[in-house]
Amino acid sequence: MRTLYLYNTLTRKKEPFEPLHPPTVGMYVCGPTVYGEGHLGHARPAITFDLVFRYLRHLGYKVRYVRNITDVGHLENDADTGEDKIAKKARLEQLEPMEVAQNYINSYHHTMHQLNVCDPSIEPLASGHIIEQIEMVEKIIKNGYAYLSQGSVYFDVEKYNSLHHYGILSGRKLEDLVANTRTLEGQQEKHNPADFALWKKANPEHIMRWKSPWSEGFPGWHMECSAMGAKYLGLPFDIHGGGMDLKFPHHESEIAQAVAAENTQPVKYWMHNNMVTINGQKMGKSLGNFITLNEFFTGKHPALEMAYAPMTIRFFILQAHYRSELDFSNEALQASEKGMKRLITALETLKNLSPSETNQVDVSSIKNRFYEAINDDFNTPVLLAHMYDGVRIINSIRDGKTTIDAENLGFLQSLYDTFVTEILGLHIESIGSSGDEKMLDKLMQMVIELRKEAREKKDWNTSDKIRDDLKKAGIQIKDTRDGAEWSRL
RNA sequence: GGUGUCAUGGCCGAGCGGUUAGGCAGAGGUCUGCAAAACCUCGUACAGCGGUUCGAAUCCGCUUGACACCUCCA
Repeated sequence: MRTLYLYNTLTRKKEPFEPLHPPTVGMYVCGPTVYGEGHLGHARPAITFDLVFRYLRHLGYKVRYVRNITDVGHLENDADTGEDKIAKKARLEQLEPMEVAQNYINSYHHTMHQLNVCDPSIEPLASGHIIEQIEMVEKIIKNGYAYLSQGSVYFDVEKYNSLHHYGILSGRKLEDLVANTRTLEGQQEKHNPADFALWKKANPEHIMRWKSPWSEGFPGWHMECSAMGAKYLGLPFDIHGGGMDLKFPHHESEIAQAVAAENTQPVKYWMHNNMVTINGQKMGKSLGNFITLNEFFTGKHPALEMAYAPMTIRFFILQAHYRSELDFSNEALQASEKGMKRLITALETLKNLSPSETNQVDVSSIKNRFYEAINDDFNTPVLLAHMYDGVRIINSIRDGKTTIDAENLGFLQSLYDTFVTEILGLHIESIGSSGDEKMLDKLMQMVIELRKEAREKKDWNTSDKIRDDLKKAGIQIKDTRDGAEWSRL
């Protein structure tokens, strides 16, 4: 097994992964802002970093995975008042802000579980870490990188840039930034248009507000991740992940805040997943072109030709490299579903294979190719391609055209099990072993037996009626050489 | 305008100088009472124009087109 290489946005190249404090690994990923239903775009980072989490654990690391929930502090762009996103939604729905957040948090969790995304080790709320954020702002002020202006605290980007490089992550220059800044509320309070808020004084109508040394208000856009990352992982920590759209200004500012407060680069490896697009355009909240995950699962959206199972969505995302754009289409999703089914079918075949005395399968070379692919910056498309090559071998063994001995068969079985279930996190529900499933299988064996008797008497009417009626009930009968099998449609 | 990324066969999607990516669709076949499913075989693509090289999808330049970020966004 070779070294894991991952692409570091900060250095713009693939680097061998060497944790700061082996065998532990600290990973922080930007989670959702809970003011709306989770959509396909949210599934991408969740699944991408779920894969990272799973694989690092597979490699034997003890991983602390922190994925925050943003429930305060982000400004609404179309609202002149600069009011809090959560607060605005709350007013619209006549609910408590915390109630809105809780509602979407629950929904997000449910959806993530359906996608078989592991729970992070810690899932901190921004609203639960106001004190930590205030303390960090105080440090930044004390170190001379921030100033107070009419109750709000702003980060002094120019000052920072004179000593460090503001733009180190996104490749920007301060001069370029200054020239292009929109006018927004509070702009006149800033010394420099590129400065950003660390603490914002709340307007009177603002519902979500906390006391601070400077004013009653709320923390700035980028404070929560800096504060919570530092609190739970310590600075510096190993991996910080998130969507590419967060590179600037969010992650850039996180770096600046950490350097200003603690005089250290906060993160060793920055990882960014690319966007999901629809008709070539980013699927996003603000563009209003998003399809929620629940809509995918139920098929209830005009753009969807059918419902797509959570595992289909997961497989679809895994079929593209995380740093490539991924374009949504019904055709692509259906292709994923069929492809995944073929893989799962082969997995079932693999379980029931019988060994020979001789062996023609080089399992260790298959294994090497699997690891080579995933070690190359989590190249899941290539990994899946290798897995399909293995499918052909598995089928060939079943057909008696290739032989495998008991030892190699065992290796192959555990290799596929490890990669499919443990690393890729594909959950094979249809063969679940719950009580209901077992009962259903016994029932089906009985029905199949009855049908077999009918077929032996060449009673095709009965035989076909059973098959057709089962189909109406959502069960597919397949007549194979070794007798009939059933599966859900 | 600035900073980046990308253009691959009908669709999706790898590829990082020389050998088959892979999946879906399509075609042919095996199996079968019929059907469905499953399995096997098959495509020779790389935006355009130059250049470097024995050799380029892969490196360099130009052109065209697309996308992301620069404003909350995964």
